[in-house]
Amino acid sequence: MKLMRIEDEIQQKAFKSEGHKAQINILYTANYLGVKQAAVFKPFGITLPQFNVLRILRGQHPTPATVNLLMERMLDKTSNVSRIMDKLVVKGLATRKQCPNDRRSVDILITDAGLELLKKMDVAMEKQEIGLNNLTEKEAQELNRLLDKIRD
Amino acid sequence: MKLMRIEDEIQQKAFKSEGHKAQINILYTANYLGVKQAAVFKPFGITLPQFNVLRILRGQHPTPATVNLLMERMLDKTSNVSRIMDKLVVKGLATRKQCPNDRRSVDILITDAGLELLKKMDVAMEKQEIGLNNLTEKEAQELNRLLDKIRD
DNA sequence: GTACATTTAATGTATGTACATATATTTGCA
DNA sequence: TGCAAATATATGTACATACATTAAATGTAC
Repeated sequence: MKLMRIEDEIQQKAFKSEGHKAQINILYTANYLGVKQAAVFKPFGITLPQFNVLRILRGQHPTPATVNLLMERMLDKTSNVSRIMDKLVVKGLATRKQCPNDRRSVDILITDAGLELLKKMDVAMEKQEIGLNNLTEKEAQELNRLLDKIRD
Repeated sequence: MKLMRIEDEIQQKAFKSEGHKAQINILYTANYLGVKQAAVFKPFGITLPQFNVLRILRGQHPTPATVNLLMERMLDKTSNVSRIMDKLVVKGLATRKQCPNDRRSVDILITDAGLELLKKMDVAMEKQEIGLNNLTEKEAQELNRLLDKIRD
């Protein structure tokens, strides 16, 4: 498969600037990666936000997390953790109960089923090599530097 | 404001590799840019997908477009153009009528109101300088090269 | 020219985001 | 103590994505 430059992919010839082109390119590439990632998740009946929440819960385990902590750690700061939790609880991958110290909070824990699911997914994702294999180590570093600089 | 590296932003220390880090970084940066862009759009009562459809319609104008053509040109290939069109028609920014040559298709046109809205938004977006101003021309070029390579 | 496949768009359902608001609990301060 | 402000989470609504299905029109093969 031939390398497709962004202007070929979206059939737009004229960008105002390289910066403008890069902006479109980032959105486009993020979507490309998201689609690839969703395909890996689908057999496990889980979505990317749900997976992210589960990973954070595993990181805390066996200490309970709160909605607040999950919100802070999520990539998408405005994602609605309450409703993502609804799904995880229904699937039996996490539990939610009122925190005894502060009854406004909820103690959230990953279940054994959740831990097992993550373990299976780890293996699957290793095999899938979802990483950015096309880039050399140096290129990946440079990409990270440039992306960090954009958000400065 | 200090430069925040991706590992600081999401409070995750250990990435498996630079490529893995770059992957998270792309998703994170895309979201960052999306939030900035949405803020620009909000005063005009329009969303990013709606804006993208309108721009394509302007590019075709006065030739009508079809749902198919819009799908092909959209950044997000799986976006549901039918329902985005619903919103644009309600707002009076585009029209939709059966194509006489092929009655399965619909001829979609941007209205004068749609053209005026885009003109106003062009001005606003120039002022906002939503582009990636932090990067030099060379850096933006390099970023585009790396992103294109990821999708190779 | 009828039967079957393909194309084009719309619709249904589950999930998630964005944003405002609501509800319960705790904290702080007069 | 009592009451307002702050905090933690949940809910409501509009919009969008992801994916499957449907419906109508058109193309094609016999």
